[in-house]
Amino acid sequence: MGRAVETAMRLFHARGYDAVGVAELGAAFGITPPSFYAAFGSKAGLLARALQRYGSSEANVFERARADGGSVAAVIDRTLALAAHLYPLHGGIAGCLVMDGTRNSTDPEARALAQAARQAGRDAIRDFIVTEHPKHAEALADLVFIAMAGMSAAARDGADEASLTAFAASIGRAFRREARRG
Amino acid sequence: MGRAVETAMRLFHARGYDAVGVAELGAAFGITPPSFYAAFGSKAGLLARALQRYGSSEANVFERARADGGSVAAVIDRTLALAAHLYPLHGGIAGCLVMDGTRNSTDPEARALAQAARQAGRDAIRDFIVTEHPKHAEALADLVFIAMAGMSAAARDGADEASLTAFAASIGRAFRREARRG
DNA sequence: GCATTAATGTAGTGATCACTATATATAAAA
DNA sequence: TTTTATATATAGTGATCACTACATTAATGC
Repeated sequence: MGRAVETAMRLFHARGYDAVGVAELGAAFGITPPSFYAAFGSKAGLLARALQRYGSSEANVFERARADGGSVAAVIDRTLALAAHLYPLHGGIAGCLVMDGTRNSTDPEARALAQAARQAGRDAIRDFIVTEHPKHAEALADLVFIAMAGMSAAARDGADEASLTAFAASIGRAFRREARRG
Repeated sequence: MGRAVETAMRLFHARGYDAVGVAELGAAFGITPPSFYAAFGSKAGLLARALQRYGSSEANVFERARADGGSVAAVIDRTLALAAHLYPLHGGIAGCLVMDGTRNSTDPEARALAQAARQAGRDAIRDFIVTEHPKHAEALADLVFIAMAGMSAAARDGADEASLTAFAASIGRAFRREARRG
């Protein structure tokens, strides 16, 4: 079952939530639709599990960067660098599942699940930044988070690691300068 | 017919290409499917027209900013500021049609059309930047374009004008600093 | 061995998808 | 008037969507 969630995570990530059907998911797991609904309740229920798995995987670049310690600026630098390394197309998968997995989905439940995951991710970054930069935490969190949204979108549109890494470095420098601003 | 293309442009922009069906488009124009196909050839044919219209509308923030003249940095500042003003949700429409209108679409033709429009937009920005900053034109174009992709995504996820304007200003300052870098 | 419960597959629910064959109505040409 | 050409609507193509009613099989309890 853990393998099934991981498979679903990859399929949703690669092609987007709406583009992957329940029949295809079941076939990938080796189960038929009734077993699918017994196990996950609904397609959105499986997405919830997949998003959870994603957040506790190496795809959570902020948590990985924070684990190595250092100043806020250093952690943000590593977060952006990890995203630039992870986001380009590898094995049919590009960008960030949380950022883009339900973009343009017709299912309100799926969109709400991803929105909640995004909110949690942004809040974690803001709560970390506020420890050193209490006055500018919101604006600095927006700088990082909107930049990462752009990196995810660009990666899904074919951007390579070199371009994203250069962009990440520019945003890292911008972060330090904005943090110094009165 | 011009009205029809504009209506389609708004629908594709608001909900994404795949989420708007041919039947709904026809109903919005007051025509039935056979007339739809006589007029546009295919759903993707209508998207091509809608993208063209979008590019020659006020939504083309770079062309609007360039029309007012000034230095490259000043034009980039205005481009980003216009995007920050235009992208937040208004009348059910948020972000940029070119950036996000075909995100996660299952139709390769639709994705290719939007990709071509993005490429044209990025090339226009790069060709403008190169006139003052020939050494860093590619990296600077990436900085602006990836930032705008992030603004579009953030707007579609509910970001307000104040947040996007603050982000745009930060990127504008980053642009000036990166342009000065050896 | 037999009865009961749980899990699974077959098949199908109605809905919507992009797209089209065909018939009808209208308008222009003879 | 009669013929020809154009435009439109009706209706339906097969496919796929998330989801489920039902039948069948497998496993359990006694």
